[in-house]
Amino acid sequence: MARYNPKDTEPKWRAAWANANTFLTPITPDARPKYYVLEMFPYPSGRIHMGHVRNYAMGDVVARYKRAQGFNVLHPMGWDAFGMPAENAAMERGVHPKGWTYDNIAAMREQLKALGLSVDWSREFATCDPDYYGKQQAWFLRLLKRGLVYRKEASVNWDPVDMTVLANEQVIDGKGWRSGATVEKRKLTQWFLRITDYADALIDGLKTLDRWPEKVRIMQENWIGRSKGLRFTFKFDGQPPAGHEAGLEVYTTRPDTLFGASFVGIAPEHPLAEQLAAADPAVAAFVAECRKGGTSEADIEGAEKLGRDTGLRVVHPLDPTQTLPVWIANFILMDYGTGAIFACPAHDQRDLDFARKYDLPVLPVVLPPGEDAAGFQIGKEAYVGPGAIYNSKFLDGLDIEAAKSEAINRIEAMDQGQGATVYRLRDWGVSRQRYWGCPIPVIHCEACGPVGVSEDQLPVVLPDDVSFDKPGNPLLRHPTWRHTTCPSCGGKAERETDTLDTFVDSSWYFARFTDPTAAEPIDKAAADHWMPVDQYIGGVEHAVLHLLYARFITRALKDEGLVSVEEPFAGLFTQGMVTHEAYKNTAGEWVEPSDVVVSVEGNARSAKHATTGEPITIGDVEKMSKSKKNVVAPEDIFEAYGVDAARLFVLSDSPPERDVQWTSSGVEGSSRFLARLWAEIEGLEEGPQAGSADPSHDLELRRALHQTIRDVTDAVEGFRFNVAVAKFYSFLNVARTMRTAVARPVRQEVLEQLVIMVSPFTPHLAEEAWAHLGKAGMVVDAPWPKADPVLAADDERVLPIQINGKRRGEIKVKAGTAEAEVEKIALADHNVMAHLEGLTVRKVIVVKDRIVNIVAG
RNA sequence: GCGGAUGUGGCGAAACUGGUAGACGCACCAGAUUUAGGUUCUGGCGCCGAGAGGCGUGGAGGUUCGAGUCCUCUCAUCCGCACCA
Repeated sequence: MARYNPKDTEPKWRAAWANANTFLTPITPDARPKYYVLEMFPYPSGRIHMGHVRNYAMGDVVARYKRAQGFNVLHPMGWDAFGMPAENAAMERGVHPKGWTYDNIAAMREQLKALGLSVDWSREFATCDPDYYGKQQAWFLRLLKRGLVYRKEASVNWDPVDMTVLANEQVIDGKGWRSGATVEKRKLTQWFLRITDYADALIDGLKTLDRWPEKVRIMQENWIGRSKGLRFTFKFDGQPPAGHEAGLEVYTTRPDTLFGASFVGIAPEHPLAEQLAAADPAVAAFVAECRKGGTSEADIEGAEKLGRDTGLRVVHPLDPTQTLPVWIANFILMDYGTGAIFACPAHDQRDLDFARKYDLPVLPVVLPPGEDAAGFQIGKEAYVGPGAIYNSKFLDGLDIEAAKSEAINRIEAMDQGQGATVYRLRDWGVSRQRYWGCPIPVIHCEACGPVGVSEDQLPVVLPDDVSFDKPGNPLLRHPTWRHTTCPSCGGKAERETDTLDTFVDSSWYFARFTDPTAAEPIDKAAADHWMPVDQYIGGVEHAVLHLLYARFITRALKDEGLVSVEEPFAGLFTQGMVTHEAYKNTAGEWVEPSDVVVSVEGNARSAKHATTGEPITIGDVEKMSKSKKNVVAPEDIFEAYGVDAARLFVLSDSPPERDVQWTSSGVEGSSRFLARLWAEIEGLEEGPQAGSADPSHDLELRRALHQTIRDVTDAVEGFRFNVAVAKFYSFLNVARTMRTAVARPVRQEVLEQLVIMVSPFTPHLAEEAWAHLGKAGMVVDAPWPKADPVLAADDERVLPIQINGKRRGEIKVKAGTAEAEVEKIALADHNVMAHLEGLTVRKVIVVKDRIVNIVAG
């Protein structure tokens, strides 16, 4: 009997699936209910890593399981193929981004195919295919006509290393998300998508996403950051500064505290501040001082509140006898609200810090419950809790909410402002000064301004003849590409040389998959049938960026009539990373796992270098990364253990949403399981062949099988793949111990069912086993087994007996035995009687089929 | 600071609506097979204790016949956001 050899069988079954077109999902759907499974498509970096293996293994389990459950499954694959690394490769190695990208795709396609995924490769596309980005240009132009795309000069986040603009979402701690370089502010004319038009819809839509992780919904809600308040204007006291005759507009969420106002603050970048700075060098120096503070965490945390009195005064809108000073303050953000505030130090910590520093008045106007109006004072902490309004004329006595409404009503009646909702979210800047991206299909005409390319001229194709010898955008220095004629007047004009942010590419690919060759960007009938994606799987790192953009674009395309759904992803699962121990040598250099030998003594582990023998320090378990050299290459694992063992291991051990630590002993364990399962199938001829001496053994094995079917089905449905795997192991242990006690037909029957259940996890071995068991067809087409609840139920129960909450024995009873009967048996048990000696039984609690607890004293 | 999550053996982890804590795997220990190593097989394996027994789910309280699970407080670690008016 030979050990199972994946090297022979795995390629054979992949070929068999391909030849039978097993995973082809015809464009015309059939009568089965649909199920759309999608993993976030990969960036073609060159080779797959263990994170990919885990991600696609999970998706494949879902896809194959749903298929076995009778669904018509759509499970496509493509490539998020535009982006900076291709240009970096071009600059570093002199290759063309296009060639580099398609070479990488070819290599990674082979690696992914080697995983044995149930993917419909006929629908494959890359976002850098002109066929794809041409359709993207088509809908971009339709959104342009709708007014959802616009151009404006804006202060943008400029990444000085990648030499391009970044969206807010792409700036992390003041650094570029990809380059890690500190981001600068620059003024540039840019294309924007009006995502803020959808701010409410995007927040409210989160409530419908009940199959999304709570965490991701909260992150998106916070990112959009909706707040309700009042926008109103302060009139200047005396002569207003030139250009500000209308007054100074501020935004507040606490109009109820208006009577506690002690000053008005404006951001250093506020137009009024800039105007004053232009006229007064001292103000200019102060504004410059404010700018110096960095945007890093440490800077903000330690940032001292800085302010400067402008000398200007404004009139309190609700009490004309009162005037307030106008300060420039460094803690006020220009890009939130109006860049100006009124400060109520008693009830806002930042305002309080500022007021204390500059000795400005602090007047409490919210009285906490139980406090005395005469005695209540504000110390170092602003009071932000509930209470009754006081010191506030006509607002006195109201609670906070009532006072807010009343204040808004008064201001609105005076026509000095109105209730307003403000968002943290800002419009999405999509212009990138890059070559390797989707060209923005717009032509700039001196006479007509920016004009959309006419639809029959699409796609606007990237030119191939570009050079990367200089930094910056090669499209800008291409000799001919940009020169064209205006679609509107026919005069000389120039093409837009900016390309679209690659997050645009990934904001609709899932809809294109439903019919990737459609003439329209999205085939309505196909999308209506398949959308939304029933189960989307990917990393949490996209919780805001990609997942928010995709939700926005889907809604925009819905309003344009291209799709019918509002939400693209009905179910979302965010999987954990694959981690590994990191190793360092005595010189403090990272060492690759393959060069390290770990030995164990008792509970202590130590390591040395495999060839030099020098001591190695075992470091933390961290995400696999090239810089720490703690990477295990999937292809090495496939070579050593087979694809099935690698797939099984990344799904074992840890819950899918948590990180899983890669260990070589772990994958060996998975490999051992496969060998044992195979041995069991090959060893069917062992044990009784027909008819068992004791049919109760047959029943016992069948019972274990049906309990396993029940438990595995529940686990897969609940995305608890690690539990499903544990149930396989358990059942195989039972089957192995009962091998010689159970007749062959029954063993054959239970193994067939087991093989169907493991097939989503280890599909190659499952096919080989299916064939070996003499079954017709392929296991991939076998229906998922159904647990028989009668069979799965134990007919005998072992009930623990507790005395005063401590376990003192157990009794065996038939399932369903009445409580009174159980009590009698329990009290008659000699173990129990021994423990009860000298005690009086006060009460007996019997939980049917579970437990007996005797209270005695 | 705000928001969220997680703390269970040497390790990764199981545990349905409160009902035998530690399934399953790894590591380890003993034995068998093997010329040997590896493989494979059998058994053991929370901690203390010779045993009876006692103690055990980050910590402290509480509710309950009974708490990993419910409540209050608290500590630690991780993730997200970060002067958002």
